Amino acid sequence: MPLLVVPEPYDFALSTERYRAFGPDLANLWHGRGLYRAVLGREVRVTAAPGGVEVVPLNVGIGAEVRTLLGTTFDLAGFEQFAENDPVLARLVAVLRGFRPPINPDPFETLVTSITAQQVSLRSASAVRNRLIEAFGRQLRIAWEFPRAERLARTRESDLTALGFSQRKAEYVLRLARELGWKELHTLPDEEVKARLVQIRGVGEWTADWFLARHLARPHAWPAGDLGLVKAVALFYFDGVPPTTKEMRAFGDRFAPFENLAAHYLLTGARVVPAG
DNA sequence: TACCAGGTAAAAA
DNA sequence: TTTTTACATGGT
Repeated sequence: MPLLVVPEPYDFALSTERYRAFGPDLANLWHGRGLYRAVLGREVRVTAAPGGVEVVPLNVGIGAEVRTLLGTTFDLAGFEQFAENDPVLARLVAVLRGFRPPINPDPFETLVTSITAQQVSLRSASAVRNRLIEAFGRQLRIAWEFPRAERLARTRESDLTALGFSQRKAEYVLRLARELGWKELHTLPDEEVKARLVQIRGVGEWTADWFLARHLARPHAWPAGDLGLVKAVALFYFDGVPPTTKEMRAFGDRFAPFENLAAHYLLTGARVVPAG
């Protein structure tokens, strides 16, 4: 069996919950019991298996990509130990045992996904993004390959506004597709990555933070301005009263050096852990 | 029907 | 420097 070993504990279904929580994502599509996605240009199916996941097809290159995809670089054991000092996190790591945030291996997809999600509900963003994928992506057997920058670089703003993009966002995505300034950032430290990303029109601090968190898997990433994270922090720590952005930024420090994992556990916890 | 939803840039104060 | 405004769709 094409098994890919993932460090225990690992709960595949729980870890991929966000691909189902806001409607289907055609580029990361849950179908039957598995997640389907383009990896190195080929459609790959990932399903839960004892000791890790089953990956079909599987070769060395695909295996390495899927490991990244599954967030295996996160120090979950260290985080679980760290969480013992925080009653909220202690409960979350117990209830969400085996949750690893999935990583998006494609920087362009990560940025475009964030841009579509700016200011609107994730369901609305998902609907618009799926139309973009169907219009300019490549259909595989089950899922779709997310549109490449080179393809979108040849489109016009009106092509995107016809899909439900605002004129502003259509402009952002086309400039991003043509500039390619977002490539080769992975060697730089967090603050340098952010400084460069926010130079790109349409990329603010929130989008840059999610790029650090969900593409580069940086341990310290903490999207302080994220509305979902604000609500989760309010729910678990402030009796439902949302902290200000300044308070959110300071609050992230208590989770160092596990801000990214803490953010993901809080967000997922707010969705799947009963209040209390 | 309104109003809100995992922001951003540019204008106005 | 800080506050306000426009933005387009989907769900309730």
